[in-house]
Amino acid sequence: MLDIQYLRNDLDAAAQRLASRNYAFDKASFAELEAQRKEVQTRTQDLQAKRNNTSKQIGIAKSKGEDTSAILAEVATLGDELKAAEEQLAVIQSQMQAFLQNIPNLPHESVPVGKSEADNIEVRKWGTPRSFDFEIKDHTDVGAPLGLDFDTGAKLSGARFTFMRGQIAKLHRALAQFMLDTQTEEHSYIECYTPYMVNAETLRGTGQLPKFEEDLFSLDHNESKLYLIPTSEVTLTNIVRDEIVPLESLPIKLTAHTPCFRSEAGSYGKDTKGMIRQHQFDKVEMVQIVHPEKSYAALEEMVGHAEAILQKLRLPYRVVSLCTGDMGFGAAKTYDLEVWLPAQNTYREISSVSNCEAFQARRMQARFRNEAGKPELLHTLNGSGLAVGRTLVAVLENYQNADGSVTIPEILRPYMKGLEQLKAS
RNA sequence: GGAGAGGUGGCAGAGUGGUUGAAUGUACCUGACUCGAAAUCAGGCAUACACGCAAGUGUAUCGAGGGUUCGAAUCCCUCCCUCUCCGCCA
Repeated sequence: MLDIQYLRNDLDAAAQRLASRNYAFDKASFAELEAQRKEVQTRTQDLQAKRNNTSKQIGIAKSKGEDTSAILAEVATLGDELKAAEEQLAVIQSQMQAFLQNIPNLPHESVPVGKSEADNIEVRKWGTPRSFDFEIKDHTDVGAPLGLDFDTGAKLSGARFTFMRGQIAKLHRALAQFMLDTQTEEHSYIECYTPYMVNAETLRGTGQLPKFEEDLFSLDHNESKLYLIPTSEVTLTNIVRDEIVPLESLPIKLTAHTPCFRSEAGSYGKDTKGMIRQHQFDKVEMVQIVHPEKSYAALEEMVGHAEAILQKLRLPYRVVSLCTGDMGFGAAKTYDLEVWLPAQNTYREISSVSNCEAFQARRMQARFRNEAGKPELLHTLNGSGLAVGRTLVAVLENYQNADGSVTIPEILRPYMKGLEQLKAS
């Protein structure tokens, strides 16, 4: 959510910055709503003040044993008028709230301006794609003999679900363990275990609701509705919702390995083959909750924490700075890490690291007590470190051998009881 | 699932319709005393929002929402959460 004061004071600048990310800010509606709000709120508060004042006088008069019928007659009509004003104000405020909740974050000035993915800027590349002296297979063909089974996934649940058995299931687990160990032991994140189902309030906090309900899976349980988390950014970030944390506790660095559930509405026909785009996938997430002045330093640091995983796995990748048109709803700046997939002969997203500045914090009312002792909004950042399923894809494709086996990256071998290769049994 | 108890400021804890945003204690901040500290004394100490150039004024908030009333922390209804006991259960 944006700062409404900023919108009031600098409407044109805000609209212009939002236009760069393909968001058409409706200035006329906002101005109209704001004018109504001002009039009705002022009137409501005046009426409330009058009521409070009168009631107080009745109290005083009664305690003195005086007659109050004159004052009572005077306020007889006040009630209806006040009630009408309050109701009108509530309607306007919820309209304003809905309006604000649907505005995306302002892009940071360093973000390249662009319309789509094609305008993203490559920041750096790491590693050299391996050259193969045999006909390479994609991960579905490499994985099938090793226990990667989409047919069974489809039988149990439908399209976009995977079933893994044997060594490949174990490799998947090894990847997650390795990532979690690296983020906790080398980058000092605190390991967390979080709920996989959350309420609507939590999703509003990080910005998935109200705008992106169709991307989520939900469950009806008795009277209450819960949603499956689309990422543990949701649970890790919301721990500070409605909190004022002490300055000394910053930065808060959290990580968790959780499944993520996404309906992938609107991506029909995209990546239908294989496990690139699934309804359920595992991810190791990093979240930092920081002092506003430190958030851009933290962003760079977190990109490094995600890169460390790919480097240790010796997987070639590139770092991309997303342009204004390609960034997610809550992000002020985002870097994507794209891993080399030889079968697709291209780099594919495997991690996304974003600084949301105060966008989520304002929705969550997540604050810290600043140097002056005053509450101030925090900045929140999140990033994948990494998406486990896609990392498995990258390992299968990059480490495949002519005989159909897959070499296990050295860093993972301790997690595989020293096993060096995956082979069909 | 059944029975009961409870949710008030950072914490503890008063408050069952009227000058209550809320006693008191504690924590914290400032000042006095002191060489300094402790103790003691005095004062301060919630958040959000609106109007205003500002000083300031006002509004809202006692788990959440609704109701009764001129007036609700206090009465009524619904919901949420926590705790205790019983049952079931990984």
